[in-house]
Amino acid sequence: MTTDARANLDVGRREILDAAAVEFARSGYAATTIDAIAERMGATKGRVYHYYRAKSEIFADIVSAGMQELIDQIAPIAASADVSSLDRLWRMAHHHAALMMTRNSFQRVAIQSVEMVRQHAAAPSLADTIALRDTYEQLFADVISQGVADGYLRDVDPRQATKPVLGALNWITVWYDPERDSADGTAAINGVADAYADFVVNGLRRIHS
Amino acid sequence: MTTDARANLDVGRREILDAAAVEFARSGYAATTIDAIAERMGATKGRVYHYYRAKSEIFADIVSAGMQELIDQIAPIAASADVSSLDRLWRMAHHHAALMMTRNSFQRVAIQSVEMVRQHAAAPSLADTIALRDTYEQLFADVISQGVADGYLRDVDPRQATKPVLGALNWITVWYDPERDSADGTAAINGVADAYADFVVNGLRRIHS
DNA sequence: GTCTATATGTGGATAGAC
DNA sequence: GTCTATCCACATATAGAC
Repeated sequence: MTTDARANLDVGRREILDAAAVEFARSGYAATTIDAIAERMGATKGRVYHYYRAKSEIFADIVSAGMQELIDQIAPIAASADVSSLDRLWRMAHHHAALMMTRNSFQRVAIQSVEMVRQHAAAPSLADTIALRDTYEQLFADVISQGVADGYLRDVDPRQATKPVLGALNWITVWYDPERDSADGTAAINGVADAYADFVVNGLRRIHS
Repeated sequence: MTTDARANLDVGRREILDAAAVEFARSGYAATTIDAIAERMGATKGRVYHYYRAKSEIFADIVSAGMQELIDQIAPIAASADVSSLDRLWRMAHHHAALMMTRNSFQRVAIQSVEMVRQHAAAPSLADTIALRDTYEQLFADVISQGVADGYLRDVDPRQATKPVLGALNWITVWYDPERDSADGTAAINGVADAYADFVVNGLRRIHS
């Protein structure tokens, strides 16, 4: 395959992923039809099946892209050496919250995949994404671990503590409606992210009384 | 209809709800078949359709039961006059967390319904449950409002503040596996509920620094 | 590379025997 | 009241024309 052919393949696939992410996010995996994805692209089934062999592969690629997006953007924050562990945790939470809104479709699908993996049912090509999610959660666990060591946070189990933290943040995808709340703009998104970052950091913080 | 006939109807339905809750919780609405529900009961489709006209009605009844269970058990805690607003919030969170584990099937289905309502897709008979959920969230909003007035909590918007609180707690249904974690017993469930109640209350608490 | 058929499987719902 | 048998709609995936 030439470089050009591969590039064309990627372009064709990306268009499908963008359309499918919106449909999956809106209707869930089972209720989303290939016809609906094609219609959103202004095409028909034939085009979709030219680039993808199966619906499950489209879904898996969206989940993978969503998780990679999280890792790529949060890992640098987790690694910033000149910022305290407490502030790093706050900034990680803030940016994660913002991504739940600005990249709502892909992130909603990534959340749906958690359920699908749990239901060992339709989780054939989702195997790779489990490792990605584990890597991502470890970024938070490591910073929380450091926060405990630094005396900022209560003496919690780092790995357990990521659950309520990411649970609260991921829940944004449940109530956030990109169409209804699109008028809000970046200022409102930033305000919500502020409130959530405050909430999860304070939730783990050592109490001075 | 005689009183006996009504009682028999209820018994027949309850058996279906219990079996269906497990299946819906495990596989989701779309992926759950009436055959699977019947098989879990040691019966066939015919029995299910004798008591229910449609799959969607079974689902709606489970959601309704799950929500009612929450309201019935948390409302008294919210109303206990001799307990401080801060402690009431802690106890509400603690009991909510415990129910996510002890009544995992019904509560998982109730959570799934949030997505289904959002996806205006298959939400015909789910209309009633929206009001139940709103009532329930208001229990938390009222106590949070009181906690702000009492000076225990930061000056948050009570209705907005319920989102990260219930988000963190509801997320328990995502990772909790009743089969794998059944050996844990009530002690472990209580420990998890403690950690979650601490987390969400501290998340809103006024900082003394 | 994109389209229009179409083959095929599955599952909700119903009919009617017992 | 519970079963078996069946209808029928829908959606994934494929075949083949253009």
